[in-house]
Amino acid sequence: MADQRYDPAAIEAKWQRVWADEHTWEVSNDPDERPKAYVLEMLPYPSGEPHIGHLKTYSVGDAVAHFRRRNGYRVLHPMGYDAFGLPAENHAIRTGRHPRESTEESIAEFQRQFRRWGVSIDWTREFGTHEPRYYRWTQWIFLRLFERGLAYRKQAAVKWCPNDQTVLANEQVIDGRCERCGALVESRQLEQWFFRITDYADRLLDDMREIDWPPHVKTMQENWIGRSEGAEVSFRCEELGIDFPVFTTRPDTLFGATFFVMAPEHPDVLRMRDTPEVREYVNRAVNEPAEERGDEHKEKTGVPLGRTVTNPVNGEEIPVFVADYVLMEYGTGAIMAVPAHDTRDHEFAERFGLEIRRVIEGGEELPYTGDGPMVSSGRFDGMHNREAYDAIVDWLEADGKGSRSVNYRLRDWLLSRQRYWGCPIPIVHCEECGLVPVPDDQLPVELPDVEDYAPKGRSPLAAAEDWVNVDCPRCDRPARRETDTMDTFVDSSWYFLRYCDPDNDGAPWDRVVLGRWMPVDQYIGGVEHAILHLLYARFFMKALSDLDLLDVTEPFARLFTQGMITRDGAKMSKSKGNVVSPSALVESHGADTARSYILFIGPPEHDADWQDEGVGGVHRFLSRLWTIANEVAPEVRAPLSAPAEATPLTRKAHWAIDKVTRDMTGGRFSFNTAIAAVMELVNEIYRGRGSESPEAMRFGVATAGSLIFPFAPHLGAEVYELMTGARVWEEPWPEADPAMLARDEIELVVQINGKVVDRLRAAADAPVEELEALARDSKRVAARVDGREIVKAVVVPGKLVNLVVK
RNA sequence: GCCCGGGUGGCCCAACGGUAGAGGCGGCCGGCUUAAACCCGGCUCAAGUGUGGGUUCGACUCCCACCCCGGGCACCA
Repeated sequence: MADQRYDPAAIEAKWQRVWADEHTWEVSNDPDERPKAYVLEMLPYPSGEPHIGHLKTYSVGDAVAHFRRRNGYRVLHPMGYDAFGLPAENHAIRTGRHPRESTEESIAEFQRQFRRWGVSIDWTREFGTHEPRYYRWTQWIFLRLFERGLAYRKQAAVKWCPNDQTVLANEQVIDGRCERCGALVESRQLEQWFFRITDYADRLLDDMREIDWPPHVKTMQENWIGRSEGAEVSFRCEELGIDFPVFTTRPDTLFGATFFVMAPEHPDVLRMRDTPEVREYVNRAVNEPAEERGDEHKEKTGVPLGRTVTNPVNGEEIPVFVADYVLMEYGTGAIMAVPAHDTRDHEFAERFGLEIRRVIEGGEELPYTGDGPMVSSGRFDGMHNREAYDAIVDWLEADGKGSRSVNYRLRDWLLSRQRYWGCPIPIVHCEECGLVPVPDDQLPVELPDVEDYAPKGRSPLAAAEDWVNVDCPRCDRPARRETDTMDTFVDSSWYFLRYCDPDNDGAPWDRVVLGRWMPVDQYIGGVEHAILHLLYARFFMKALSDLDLLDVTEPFARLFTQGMITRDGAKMSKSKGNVVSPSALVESHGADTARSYILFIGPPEHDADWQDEGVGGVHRFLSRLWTIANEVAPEVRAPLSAPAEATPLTRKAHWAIDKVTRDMTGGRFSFNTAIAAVMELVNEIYRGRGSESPEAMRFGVATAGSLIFPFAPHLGAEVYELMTGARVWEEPWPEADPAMLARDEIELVVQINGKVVDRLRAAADAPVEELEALARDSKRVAARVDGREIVKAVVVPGKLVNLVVK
């Protein structure tokens, strides 16, 4: 036995069979004494085969799941697939294969590999979001939101990807480009479906207090929501009799407003002045790609409209311009310009030779955006601007010229897509009745097969005549189905609810069952979803709880965001040829090595650079554990009990238990140092060969197996079985004996002025005076002190003595 | 520009304000071997923690300023 080699493939197959045959990781929804823990990794988009990032996600998640189980929790750890989406559809366009075929092929491959990795999943709860049994309920939820006006249609300037031929949500536009394909995004006026996420802006902000998420993710969401407080103030154009409200965060600078600017898209621009020059400017601005328009370094442009509006605080007539640095989507689409105290307005004023009037003192140069006393502001002169802020708003409110107001950067979520491979929107357009929801008992509205997936600016579904033409559910007259499909982020905004009750045919979930599992206790995934998915899912929970459909308002109580795995310092990509394939790695070294290495590489929340040589080190470590386990395996396997005798090995084992436990407790994910601790234990086991008793060896090896189990479950199970005959996952997590952690004797470090000069042996419980005396008596100290005076001694019991010498 | 992370031996990475070095890689020596690889044992090695200040008996750790790398946001009034 002992001269055989560590054969991960055989060991891993053995235990995977046991777990599958015995349904080890399945949990029931019945009430249970144990506390629950819902551990979830972000659901994968199945395309081709899993990549190294998936391996990392599931290695982290599975370690958490195993650790929780052995600490007495009833753990829900399910799996599914985010199966709708553009890549499968684009593939279909190229090859003519139905996206369902290629998607399900990928799902089969993902499932095969996840099983091969030995991830402890309850597979009975698995589904893909493209399956009618799932998206039936996505549609059902859509209809509930529709009924409450939280899903609605409106005409708006929307982001259009000319390459994918579909609209995009704001969140899917990065630097003016399509998040998916990188094409420059255009602006189009279209009627589209939206979710009213802006109604929830404040709650999305406030409720972040309740959740344990990395601060930077919270900050990113805060920035995205972009709440700003200010005032809405009306400027009136007397000539035309139009009031123009503007939003400002700086009502204290109202007296410094020397001109007024409207966005090119503002509906009243041509009413103000309709000339070829204005028309041309507006057209050019509207058609400019978002990336160029949004470039703040671009020189300011604009056209005077030859009209004035009245500044309500001082009655001044100020000139009006149209300029593209003002955005229609934010605030009211028009601004008061205060060039002395706003950098953008200042730039514009310089360019057009407009008056720049300082109204707040401070700073050497203009524009000055800081605080200070007010000047040139009528009766507010001399007041500090922070006070003037409120005084001016109060005054405007009293006069009916303005009011306090809050604006958000967040826009409503545009959810319709002019694409095929997505969840159909369950609405019928009837000329008589308007928008008519498909009755619940006719759900799901199944995605029909079509001949041609190619996008043509309208959904490919529009060509499915038999499907599109229906009778209106309300009046029975001929009507047409909605042909847009939903953004796939809708699918992933509630999938974690369905895992709780996946086979429910009468409802998306049973509320009582949901209450037994939700919220997700530990959510794990990439930081790239910090805004999109995580914000949308939070919105869904709040909306659904407002509809009295569930009892949670935050889906993910604790979030862990993992860092990226790079190679040669660069993101892995096929074009760079630096891709590490998990399947090849598992093939060559086994799943335990692959999983352990990816956790050992560094703190999992950080990015880490892949080193091929490092894999060998971890494999060697696991191999050494297996080898020694076979060497010391007892003839008769008996339950494990900790030897009472303190030896170097038994002490080390208890130390490792303590270290690994601390590294995984209290939200810590220090798997790298936990694995290093088990490595130390294994090294100690090898050192103990010949000197340690068989019982100490058995305890050391069994402990190593037990501790490595969350990271290398197959080997952990194997080693533990060899030592004890028992199943390690049924064993409680080990507890370190404090007595074994304590030392009788310590090394006392002696410092002079903070520098180490000697190391002495001392009793661990020696009193402070004795330690100080020991230090003073040291020969090395005497040599260093050399007659100088010891003015002070700082004693840290059990550690060191620092003598301060002058 | 603003906001987050991060800079420690040749490399990846550890260190409640208390001995800078746990673990791994790489390297070296020895054992095993006809030999090499694997494996086992040992070891060395080196840097003083990005820079400059400060607080402290004592700073990788706390504070200030700055540099470099990575990420996020950014014409949002």
